[in-house]
Amino acid sequence: MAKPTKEQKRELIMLGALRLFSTEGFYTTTIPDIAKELKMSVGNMYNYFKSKDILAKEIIKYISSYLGSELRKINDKDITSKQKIDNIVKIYFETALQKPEMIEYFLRIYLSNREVFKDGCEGMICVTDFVTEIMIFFEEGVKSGELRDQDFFSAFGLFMGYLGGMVFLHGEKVLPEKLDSYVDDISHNIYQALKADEN
Amino acid sequence: MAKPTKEQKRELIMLGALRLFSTEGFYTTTIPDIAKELKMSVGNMYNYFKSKDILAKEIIKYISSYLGSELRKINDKDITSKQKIDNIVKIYFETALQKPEMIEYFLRIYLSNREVFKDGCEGMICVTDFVTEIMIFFEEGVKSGELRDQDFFSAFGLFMGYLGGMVFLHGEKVLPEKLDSYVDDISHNIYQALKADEN
Amino acid sequence: MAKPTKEQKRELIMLGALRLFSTEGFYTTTIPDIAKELKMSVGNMYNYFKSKDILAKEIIKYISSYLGSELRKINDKDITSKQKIDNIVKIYFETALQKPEMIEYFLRIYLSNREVFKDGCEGMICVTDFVTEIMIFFEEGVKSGELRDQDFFSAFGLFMGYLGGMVFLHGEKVLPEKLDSYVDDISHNIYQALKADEN
Amino acid sequence: MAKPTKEQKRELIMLGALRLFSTEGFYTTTIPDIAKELKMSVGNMYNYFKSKDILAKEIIKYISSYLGSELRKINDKDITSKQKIDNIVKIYFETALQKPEMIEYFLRIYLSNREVFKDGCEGMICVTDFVTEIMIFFEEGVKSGELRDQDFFSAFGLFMGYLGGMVFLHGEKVLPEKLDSYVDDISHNIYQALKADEN
DNA sequence: GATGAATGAGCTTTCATTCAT
DNA sequence: AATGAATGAAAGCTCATTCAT
Repeated sequence: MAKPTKEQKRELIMLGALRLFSTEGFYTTTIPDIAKELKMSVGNMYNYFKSKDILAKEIIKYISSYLGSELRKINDKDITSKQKIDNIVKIYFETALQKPEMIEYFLRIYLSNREVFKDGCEGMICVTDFVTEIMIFFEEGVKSGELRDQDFFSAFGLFMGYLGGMVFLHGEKVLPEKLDSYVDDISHNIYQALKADEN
Repeated sequence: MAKPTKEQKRELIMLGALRLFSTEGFYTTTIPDIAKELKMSVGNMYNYFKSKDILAKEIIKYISSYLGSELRKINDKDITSKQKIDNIVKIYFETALQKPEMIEYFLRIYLSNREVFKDGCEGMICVTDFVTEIMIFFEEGVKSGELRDQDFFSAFGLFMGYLGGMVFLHGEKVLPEKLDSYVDDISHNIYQALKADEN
Repeated sequence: MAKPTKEQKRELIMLGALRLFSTEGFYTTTIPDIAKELKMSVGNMYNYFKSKDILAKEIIKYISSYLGSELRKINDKDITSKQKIDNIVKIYFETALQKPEMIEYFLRIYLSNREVFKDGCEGMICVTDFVTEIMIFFEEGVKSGELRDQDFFSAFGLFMGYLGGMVFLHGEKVLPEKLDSYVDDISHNIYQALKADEN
Repeated sequence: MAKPTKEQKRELIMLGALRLFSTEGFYTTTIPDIAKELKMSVGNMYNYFKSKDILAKEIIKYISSYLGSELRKINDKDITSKQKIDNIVKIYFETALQKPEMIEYFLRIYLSNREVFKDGCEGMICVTDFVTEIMIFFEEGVKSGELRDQDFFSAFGLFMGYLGGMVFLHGEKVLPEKLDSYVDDISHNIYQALKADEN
């Protein structure tokens, strides 16, 4: 196996740290923990990321970029907004099941540890890739007349809060059914909430 | 002024700690910080709460009990489910504005630091007071035929995720409007999502 | 033996740290070293001094105050400037022999580690007690006509540089004679340098 | 431009390290800092100097040799001791102003970090070039009858301590006048201190 | 000679918790 | 109930030095 480039190694570190942060928490995961996970020395970690905080910020950008590109594929499809909602819910839950670290990191690390992301991720600047795609989805739906023209954040909060809430409940193991069995209900609820008023 | 009872002092400590945890974070708030806030000694704090984790768990129970009693008042009213949704959204946002620590604690401390609440607050047992009232609201709406009969968690996730998401966006200062100006939009969205199918 | 007050304990710590810093160097003395010397825990050290740098600054103030009070006694005597020079040289060398840490700290720690004393000890503000007494000695000598009226710093540099240099040579063990055997020569040299021109 | 020889490269490294050590301190300057300053790799640095300590020792020898050769020029002149004192003070201050790193290194790095120079620079063996010239100056002055015959170190301490002290005060920015404006005062003071007794 | 990733010991500092008073 | 000094494990981070390439 070829020696990874510095950039590839950075990504490996981010993935390892992502896994630990999302399962163990930011403050309860130590740099030695991460180093051990990656079978490298503590000192060498710092050749790739200057501090624990910087590592955390790079990870959220990485996730935002990944999720944004998934959403972009959906936005590029020639389908109705209703179908897009269905697609987005599906891909979100699929990600939550197959790469649970990503969604968990988003919900539990990024959204909750304000002090960590304060400098450098103000507002939503570390998650623009992702937010932008939701915005595009929404605005196109409004333009085509399929979605009601309401404040974007009101729609965004519904979308993200709802999906995040469900994944959270899933993570808490309080859902009686499997996560993906909720897709239809939820898509329906979201569509009902966002669709244009019937004449 | 009379010397507070032990129980009253416990409540004072919880309120002080709640304020600090929700504004500064759980791990970035130290026991000495809390002691100073309450003008008492570190050692004496431990006469009231045996550990920092236990304090955190007592606080979430306290909040759940408070919010539950607010919801109970709404549930007891003789109004439609649509009106109840409106009432709930209002009281939630009102709390977020007037006692922001409570909602912040719920969103940022309780939901995010799994490792802290793992032992003793599994599932939703530290927030039953609150969840129960949402459940009562929902089941009564279904029984009366006003709300569609769907999986409770699908509805609960919508409600809580949506409201939480909006308060989060508010906290991030990305909302262009004042939080309470979203009440109508959101209530409408939620009602559209939950109401029984027409005809 | 009675339990020392917090202030007395601070002084004990300063004396222990002074000894270690001056013999081992600032950067080569660690906080654990100091704690061990004082038979206390590392953590408790920080209950007395918030940082290693602050400890270093408090020590130089302590030394300046000590040496200043010794000089004050000489200044208060009703003797000639020539005799005062003799007294100062004596007390300086005596201190260098009996409390060598103090002079060593002054020369090797305070004067050399600018980055440590930069914030909080700018100019000579942490050694004013000491400098002030030298200034008083000099100005009184000038006023009485016994010393030549020259720039104070030119005289101060002579005094302090000369004495410091000798103690340094002593510390390097390159002096063929015992330190105190130089007192007369040096006092003479200083007096020759500072005395008013004959006419 | 021709590729520098190994010896020339060693000198370049010493000059770069000298600059950093004297402005930033020995312990606060890292090998990577020096490597970056010289636009070479860390590993390659070690092809020229086996350790940081060895580098520090080579630098003081280099400085001693440089200053020694400057003094030699003065010693070789056919002038009085009084004039030589004047010349030495001038060249010392001139160096302090034009190559401040050298004097700073001497005062703050070499004289203060005993532990670094302990092995290999005991006594004055790394600064003999310089000390020897001062010794020659002094002994010739005594032989010619112009200077009083006193212990060499008593005279040496005066000379070096005084000049070092003035440069130190200059570095601390507490001197009200420019450094070179003190030349006459200081030369005069030194001459008064060293000259043979009148009679 | 040259590179810079890698090592790992060791540093300063923090903090939940205990305990003598 | 109350105090706050004391503990000590562990955290984040640094850096002289090595070594494979």
